[in-house]
Amino acid sequence: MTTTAIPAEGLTISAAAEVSGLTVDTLRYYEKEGLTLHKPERSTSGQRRYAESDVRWLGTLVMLRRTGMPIRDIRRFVDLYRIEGSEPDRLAILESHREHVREQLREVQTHLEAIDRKIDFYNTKVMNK
Amino acid sequence: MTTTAIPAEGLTISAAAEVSGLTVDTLRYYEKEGLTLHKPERSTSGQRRYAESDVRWLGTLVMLRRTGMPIRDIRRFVDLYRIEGSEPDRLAILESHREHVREQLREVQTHLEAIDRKIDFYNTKVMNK
DNA sequence: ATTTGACCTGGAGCGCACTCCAGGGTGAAT
DNA sequence: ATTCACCCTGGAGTGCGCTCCAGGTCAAAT
Repeated sequence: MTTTAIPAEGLTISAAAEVSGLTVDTLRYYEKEGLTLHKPERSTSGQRRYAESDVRWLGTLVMLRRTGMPIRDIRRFVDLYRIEGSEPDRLAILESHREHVREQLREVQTHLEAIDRKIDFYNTKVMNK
Repeated sequence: MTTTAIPAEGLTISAAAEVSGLTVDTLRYYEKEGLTLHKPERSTSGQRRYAESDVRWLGTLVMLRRTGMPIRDIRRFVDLYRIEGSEPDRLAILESHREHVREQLREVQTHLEAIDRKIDFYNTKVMNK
């Protein structure tokens, strides 16, 4: 189970955008904001070339963002990668984020049940018309 | 299972904020944006007094917001309440929103599993140190 | 009588996460 | 030779959902 093969020269920014589900603007924005583990290589003409590891990291970024971690916090997390032996700190951030996500999930599930009830209410109401 | 009793005169804005979990500023903002079913009554001196039905509606607003429905869409939904026989339309909005929420939930759950895996990875990594 | 605290309004300001733009470069295709 | 598609940068602009503020009213407490 590999992701779509990535050539040795790396992907262009638009290709990386496509596979990551982000836009090219967002990719450049994330890089500017220091969310990338390493800056992608450049072609001789100065264009970004995303290696497989870059693309994998983009997946991590998407995962963190889509679970609601703010840019600021992601930056803190990424910064730890530059510090030797920071694994326990990174772990702590992930665990705390996981708790956050779980709680969020619980809350949304509760609200979802309320939506279900409201829908049931409308269903019987509309039916009785 | 009633909510905390609400006096006949209604709640002040700060009390309504407390029970709804919103801030007084947000309450006024929602009203300005037309998200309230009816504008709350006013005391003789012009202060808002939230009746039980107002407070219940605030609960609905919180539910919709916390499940990610944009203000704009909530307004559309509320506007339908002013239209006779719009129940099917309201139902449709709720059902479509429910699908949205479910999908969102699925996505976050998937990402949560990825977080779990990353945490496991760190746990073994840190353990082996 | 005045102080206090909660409330009012209209409107400005803010933080976030993008998103867009101008002005320019590069290499392949026609 | 020029057209085209795609890329580059720095920086401005946008939409959202609040949040804050100035300047004022009012009723109860001191």
